[in-house]
Amino acid sequence: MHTANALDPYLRQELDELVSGICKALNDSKRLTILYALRSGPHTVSELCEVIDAPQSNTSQHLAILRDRGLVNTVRQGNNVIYSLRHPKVIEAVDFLREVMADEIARRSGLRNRHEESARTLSS
Amino acid sequence: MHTANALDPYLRQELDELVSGICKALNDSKRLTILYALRSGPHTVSELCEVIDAPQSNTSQHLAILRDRGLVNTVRQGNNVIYSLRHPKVIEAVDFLREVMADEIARRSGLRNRHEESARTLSS
DNA sequence: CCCGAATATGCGTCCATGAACATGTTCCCT
DNA sequence: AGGGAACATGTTCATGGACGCATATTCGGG
Repeated sequence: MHTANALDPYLRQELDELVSGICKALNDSKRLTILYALRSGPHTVSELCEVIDAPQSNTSQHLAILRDRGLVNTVRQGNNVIYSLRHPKVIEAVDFLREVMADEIARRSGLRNRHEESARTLSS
Repeated sequence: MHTANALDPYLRQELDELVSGICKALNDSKRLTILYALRSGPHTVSELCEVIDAPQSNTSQHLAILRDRGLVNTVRQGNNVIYSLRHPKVIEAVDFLREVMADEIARRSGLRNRHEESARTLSS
Protein backbone atom coordinates (compact mmCIF):
# COMPACT_ATOMS: atom_id res chain seq x y z
CA MET A 1 0.00 0.00 0.00
CA HIS A 2 2.19 2.89 1.13
CA THR A 3 1.45 6.00 -0.88
CA ALA A 4 -1.36 5.70 -3.34
CA ASN A 5 0.41 7.71 -6.04
CA ALA A 6 -0.96 7.73 -9.53
CA LEU A 7 1.13 5.67 -11.89
CA ASP A 8 3.44 7.51 -14.24
CA PRO A 9 1.05 8.95 -16.82
CA TYR A 10 3.47 8.17 -19.62
CA LEU A 11 3.46 4.53 -18.62
CA ARG A 12 -0.33 4.57 -18.51
CA GLN A 13 -0.48 5.89 -22.02
CA GLU A 14 2.08 3.42 -23.21
CA LEU A 15 0.06 0.58 -21.72
CA ASP A 16 -3.00 1.95 -23.50
CA GLU A 17 -1.22 1.80 -26.81
CA LEU A 18 0.21 -1.58 -26.00
CA VAL A 19 -3.23 -3.03 -25.42
CA SER A 20 -4.81 -1.52 -28.51
CA GLY A 21 -1.76 -2.20 -30.63
CA ILE A 22 -0.46 -5.61 -29.66
CA CYS A 23 -2.38 -7.26 -26.83
CA LYS A 24 -5.59 -7.23 -28.82
CA ALA A 25 -3.80 -9.03 -31.60
CA LEU A 26 -2.59 -11.70 -29.18
CA ASN A 27 -5.97 -12.10 -27.54
CA ASP A 28 -7.15 -14.85 -29.86
CA SER A 29 -6.08 -18.44 -29.92
CA LYS A 30 -6.14 -18.71 -33.70
CA ARG A 31 -3.86 -15.72 -34.09
CA LEU A 32 -1.47 -17.07 -31.50
CA THR A 33 -1.50 -20.36 -33.35
CA ILE A 34 -0.64 -18.57 -36.58
CA LEU A 35 2.29 -16.82 -34.94
CA TYR A 36 3.58 -20.08 -33.53
CA ALA A 37 3.20 -21.73 -36.91
CA LEU A 38 5.31 -18.99 -38.45
CA ARG A 39 8.08 -19.67 -35.95
CA SER A 40 9.41 -22.41 -38.17
CA GLY A 41 9.30 -20.35 -41.34
CA PRO A 42 7.04 -18.47 -43.76
CA HIS A 43 3.68 -19.87 -44.85
CA THR A 44 1.07 -19.09 -47.44
CA VAL A 45 -2.49 -18.20 -46.52
CA SER A 46 -3.92 -21.53 -47.56
CA GLU A 47 -1.34 -23.32 -45.46
CA LEU A 48 -2.31 -21.22 -42.47
CA CYS A 49 -5.96 -22.06 -43.16
CA GLU A 50 -5.10 -25.68 -42.53
CA VAL A 51 -3.05 -24.87 -39.46
CA ILE A 52 -5.83 -23.04 -37.67
CA ASP A 53 -8.54 -25.13 -39.32
CA ALA A 54 -10.62 -22.19 -40.45
CA PRO A 55 -12.18 -21.08 -43.76
CA GLN A 56 -10.10 -18.83 -45.96
CA SER A 57 -11.97 -15.61 -45.28
CA ASN A 58 -11.71 -16.05 -41.55
CA THR A 59 -8.01 -16.78 -41.82
CA SER A 60 -7.48 -13.71 -43.97
CA GLN A 61 -9.23 -11.55 -41.41
CA HIS A 62 -6.98 -12.80 -38.65
CA LEU A 63 -3.96 -12.24 -40.86
CA ALA A 64 -5.16 -8.72 -41.60
CA ILE A 65 -5.17 -7.97 -37.87
CA LEU A 66 -1.67 -9.33 -37.41
CA ARG A 67 -0.53 -7.44 -40.50
CA ASP A 68 -2.09 -4.13 -39.50
CA ARG A 69 -0.41 -4.28 -36.10
CA GLY A 70 2.91 -5.02 -37.74
CA LEU A 71 3.39 -8.47 -36.28
CA VAL A 72 3.87 -10.25 -39.61
CA ASN A 73 5.53 -9.55 -42.95
CA THR A 74 3.89 -10.26 -46.29
CA VAL A 75 5.45 -10.93 -49.64
CA ARG A 76 3.54 -11.63 -52.79
CA GLN A 77 4.89 -14.55 -54.80
CA GLY A 78 2.82 -15.12 -57.90
CA ASN A 79 -0.66 -16.04 -56.83
CA ASN A 80 0.37 -16.67 -53.27
CA VAL A 81 1.00 -14.29 -50.41
CA ILE A 82 3.63 -15.47 -48.02
CA TYR A 83 3.42 -14.51 -44.38
CA SER A 84 6.35 -14.50 -42.01
CA LEU A 85 7.08 -13.51 -38.44
CA ARG A 86 8.33 -9.96 -38.10
CA HIS A 87 9.08 -9.82 -34.37
CA PRO A 88 10.30 -13.12 -32.95
CA LYS A 89 10.33 -11.36 -29.59
CA VAL A 90 6.57 -11.76 -29.54
CA ILE A 91 7.01 -15.50 -29.29
CA GLU A 92 9.43 -15.03 -26.42
CA ALA A 93 6.92 -12.87 -24.60
CA VAL A 94 4.15 -15.39 -25.10
CA ASP A 95 6.47 -18.17 -23.95
CA PHE A 96 6.96 -16.16 -20.78
CA LEU A 97 3.21 -16.08 -20.29
CA ARG A 98 3.09 -19.82 -20.84
CA GLU A 99 5.56 -20.20 -18.01
CA VAL A 100 3.35 -18.07 -15.82
CA MET A 101 0.40 -20.26 -16.64
CA ALA A 102 2.39 -23.37 -15.82
CA ASP A 103 3.48 -21.83 -12.52
CA GLU A 104 -0.07 -20.92 -11.69
CA ILE A 105 -1.36 -24.39 -12.48
CA ALA A 106 1.36 -25.90 -10.31
CA ARG A 107 0.53 -23.52 -7.51
CA ARG A 108 -3.13 -24.46 -7.65
CA SER A 109 -2.54 -28.17 -7.54
CA GLY A 110 -0.16 -27.55 -4.65
CA LEU A 111 -2.93 -25.71 -2.84
CA ARG A 112 -5.33 -28.49 -3.58
CA ASN A 113 -3.01 -31.07 -2.07
CA ARG A 114 -2.56 -28.95 1.02
CA HIS A 115 -6.32 -28.65 1.32
CA GLU A 116 -6.75 -32.38 1.01
CA GLU A 117 -4.15 -32.87 3.71
CA SER A 118 -5.79 -30.44 6.11
CA ALA A 119 -9.13 -32.06 5.41
CA ARG A 120 -7.65 -35.45 6.16
CA THR A 121 -5.97 -34.16 9.31
CA LEU A 122 -9.13 -32.47 10.53
CA SER A 123 -11.35 -35.46 9.92
CA SER A 124 -9.04 -37.87 11.67
CA MET B 1 6.07 -22.35 -46.32
CA HIS B 2 7.53 -25.82 -46.83
CA THR B 3 5.19 -28.46 -45.44
CA ALA B 4 1.88 -27.10 -44.24
CA ASN B 5 1.71 -29.44 -41.24
CA ALA B 6 -0.85 -28.84 -38.56
CA LEU B 7 0.70 -27.38 -35.45
CA ASP B 8 1.26 -29.69 -32.51
CA PRO B 9 -2.27 -30.18 -31.16
CA TYR B 10 -1.02 -29.98 -27.58
CA LEU B 11 0.45 -26.57 -28.28
CA ARG B 12 -2.80 -25.47 -29.85
CA GLN B 13 -4.70 -26.49 -26.75
CA GLU B 14 -2.18 -24.81 -24.50
CA LEU B 15 -2.51 -21.60 -26.49
CA ASP B 16 -6.28 -21.87 -26.13
CA GLU B 17 -5.97 -22.06 -22.37
CA LEU B 18 -3.39 -19.30 -22.35
CA VAL B 19 -5.72 -16.95 -24.15
CA SER B 20 -8.76 -17.72 -22.03
CA GLY B 21 -6.75 -17.84 -18.84
CA ILE B 22 -4.20 -15.07 -19.01
CA CYS B 23 -4.27 -13.10 -22.25
CA LYS B 24 -7.85 -12.04 -21.69
CA ALA B 25 -6.85 -10.68 -18.31
CA LEU B 26 -4.04 -8.68 -19.89
CA ASN B 27 -6.21 -7.37 -22.68
CA ASP B 28 -7.31 -4.24 -20.86
CA SER B 29 -5.32 -1.13 -20.17
CA LYS B 30 -6.74 -0.62 -16.69
CA ARG B 31 -5.84 -4.12 -15.62
CA LEU B 32 -2.33 -3.71 -16.99
CA THR B 33 -2.08 -0.45 -15.09
CA ILE B 34 -3.13 -2.23 -11.91
CA LEU B 35 -0.48 -4.88 -12.38
CA TYR B 36 2.19 -2.25 -12.98
CA ALA B 37 1.04 -0.34 -9.92
CA LEU B 38 1.44 -3.49 -7.85
CA ARG B 39 5.04 -3.84 -9.01
CA SER B 40 6.17 -1.44 -6.28
CA GLY B 41 4.22 -3.18 -3.53
CA PRO B 42 0.73 -4.14 -2.31
CA HIS B 43 -2.19 -1.74 -2.55
CA THR B 44 -5.71 -1.51 -1.25
CA VAL B 45 -8.72 -1.35 -3.55
CA SER B 46 -9.37 2.32 -2.92
CA GLU B 47 -5.76 3.11 -3.75
CA LEU B 48 -6.08 1.20 -6.98
CA CYS B 49 -9.27 3.12 -7.72
CA GLU B 50 -7.19 6.28 -7.76
CA VAL B 51 -4.46 4.70 -9.82
CA ILE B 52 -6.73 3.67 -12.66
CA ASP B 53 -9.10 6.58 -12.07
CA ALA B 54 -12.23 4.46 -12.04
CA PRO B 55 -15.21 4.08 -9.70
CA GLN B 56 -14.95 1.47 -7.00
CA SER B 57 -17.28 -1.07 -8.55
CA ASN B 58 -15.45 -0.99 -11.82
CA THR B 59 -12.11 -1.37 -10.08
CA SER B 60 -13.42 -4.31 -8.08
CA GLN B 61 -14.62 -5.98 -11.24
CA HIS B 62 -11.21 -5.68 -12.84
CA LEU B 63 -9.61 -6.97 -9.66
CA ALA B 64 -12.00 -9.90 -9.65
CA ILE B 65 -10.80 -10.86 -13.12
CA LEU B 66 -7.16 -10.66 -12.11
CA ARG B 67 -7.94 -12.60 -8.94
CA ASP B 68 -9.90 -15.35 -10.67
CA ARG B 69 -7.08 -15.93 -13.13
CA GLY B 70 -4.59 -16.12 -10.30
CA LEU B 71 -2.56 -13.07 -11.23
CA VAL B 72 -2.91 -11.30 -7.88
CA ASN B 73 -2.98 -12.24 -4.18
CA THR B 74 -5.47 -10.84 -1.72
CA VAL B 75 -5.20 -10.44 2.03
CA ARG B 76 -7.88 -8.95 4.22
CA GLN B 77 -6.63 -6.43 6.76
CA GLY B 78 -9.46 -5.03 8.79
CA ASN B 79 -11.80 -3.19 6.51
CA ASN B 80 -9.35 -3.17 3.65
CA VAL B 81 -8.38 -5.85 1.17
CA ILE B 82 -4.80 -5.67 0.09
CA TYR B 83 -3.87 -6.78 -3.40
CA SER B 84 -0.40 -7.84 -4.43
CA LEU B 85 1.33 -9.22 -7.49
CA ARG B 86 1.47 -13.00 -7.55
CA HIS B 87 3.52 -13.60 -10.69
CA PRO B 88 6.16 -10.94 -11.32
CA LYS B 89 6.96 -12.84 -14.50
CA VAL B 90 3.82 -11.34 -16.01
CA ILE B 91 5.42 -7.92 -15.83
CA GLU B 92 8.51 -9.27 -17.54
CA ALA B 93 6.39 -10.69 -20.33
CA VAL B 94 4.54 -7.42 -20.81
CA ASP B 95 7.83 -5.54 -20.79
CA PHE B 96 8.89 -7.80 -23.62
CA LEU B 97 5.79 -6.79 -25.55
CA ARG B 98 6.59 -3.16 -24.85
CA GLU B 99 9.96 -3.72 -26.45
CA VAL B 100 8.26 -5.21 -29.48
CA MET B 101 6.01 -2.18 -29.73
CA ALA B 102 9.01 0.12 -29.49
CA ASP B 103 10.79 -1.87 -32.20
CA GLU B 104 7.75 -1.72 -34.41
CA ILE B 105 7.35 2.03 -33.95
CA ALA B 106 11.02 2.52 -34.78
CA ARG B 107 10.67 0.34 -37.84
CA ARG B 108 7.70 2.34 -39.05
CA SER B 109 9.37 5.71 -38.68
CA GLY B 110 12.37 4.23 -40.45
CA LEU B 111 10.12 3.21 -43.31
CA ARG B 112 8.53 6.63 -43.37
CA ASN B 113 11.90 8.32 -43.65
CA ARG B 114 12.90 6.03 -46.45
CA HIS B 115 9.65 6.81 -48.20
CA GLU B 116 10.23 10.51 -47.81
CA GLU B 117 13.69 10.08 -49.22
CA SER B 118 12.53 8.13 -52.25
CA ALA B 119 9.82 10.70 -52.79
CA ARG B 120 12.37 13.46 -52.60
CA THR B 121 14.70 11.55 -54.90
CA LEU B 122 11.98 10.82 -57.42
CA SER B 123 10.63 14.35 -57.49
CA SER B 124 14.05 15.93 -57.87
C1' DC C 1 -26.23 -4.43 18.24
C1' DC C 2 -26.31 -1.02 14.86
C1' DC C 3 -23.88 2.18 11.74
C1' DG C 4 -20.63 3.47 8.51
C1' DA C 5 -16.53 2.35 5.72
C1' DA C 6 -14.45 -0.73 2.38
C1' DT C 7 -15.20 -4.11 -0.88
C1' DA C 8 -17.88 -7.43 -3.71
C1' DT C 9 -21.57 -8.72 -6.77
C1' DG C 10 -25.85 -8.69 -9.70
C1' DC C 11 -28.11 -6.48 -13.51
C1' DG C 12 -28.96 -3.80 -17.66
C1' DT C 13 -26.84 -1.36 -21.54
C1' DC C 14 -23.68 -0.42 -25.03
C1' DC C 15 -19.86 -1.33 -27.93
C1' DA C 16 -16.08 -4.24 -29.74
C1' DT C 17 -15.12 -8.46 -32.04
C1' DG C 18 -15.26 -13.19 -34.18
C1' DA C 19 -17.64 -16.23 -37.56
C1' DA C 20 -19.88 -17.08 -41.91
C1' DC C 21 -21.18 -15.84 -46.39
C1' DA C 22 -20.89 -13.38 -50.46
C1' DT C 23 -18.29 -10.45 -53.28
C1' DG C 24 -13.87 -7.83 -54.93
C1' DT C 25 -9.24 -7.87 -56.28
C1' DT C 26 -4.85 -9.49 -58.06
C1' DC C 27 -2.26 -12.47 -60.46
C1' DC C 28 -1.01 -16.36 -63.64
C1' DC C 29 -1.96 -18.93 -67.72
C1' DT C 30 -3.54 -19.88 -72.30
C1' DA D 1 -8.89 -10.93 -73.44
C1' DG D 2 -10.87 -14.30 -70.37
C1' DG D 3 -10.95 -17.72 -66.84
C1' DG D 4 -9.52 -19.67 -62.73
C1' DA D 5 -6.68 -19.70 -58.41
C1' DA D 6 -5.26 -17.35 -54.20
C1' DC D 7 -6.35 -13.63 -51.15
C1' DA D 8 -8.75 -9.63 -49.41
C1' DT D 9 -12.71 -7.16 -47.92
C1' DG D 10 -17.63 -5.82 -46.88
C1' DT D 11 -21.86 -7.11 -44.42
C1' DT D 12 -24.61 -9.28 -41.09
C1' DC D 13 -25.36 -11.66 -36.99
C1' DA D 14 -24.44 -13.32 -32.49
C1' DT D 15 -21.53 -13.24 -28.46
C1' DG D 16 -18.54 -11.26 -24.93
C1' DG D 17 -16.71 -7.77 -22.26
C1' DA D 18 -16.61 -2.96 -20.04
C1' DC D 19 -19.12 0.26 -17.64
C1' DG D 20 -22.55 2.41 -14.39
C1' DC D 21 -25.73 1.83 -10.98
C1' DA D 22 -27.88 -0.32 -7.26
C1' DT D 23 -27.46 -3.67 -3.84
C1' DA D 24 -25.21 -7.16 -0.88
C1' DT D 25 -21.34 -8.46 2.23
C1' DT D 26 -17.75 -7.95 5.64
C1' DC D 27 -15.49 -5.66 9.11
C1' DG D 28 -14.42 -2.25 12.95
C1' DG D 29 -16.11 1.10 16.31
C1' DG D 30 -19.29 3.08 19.52
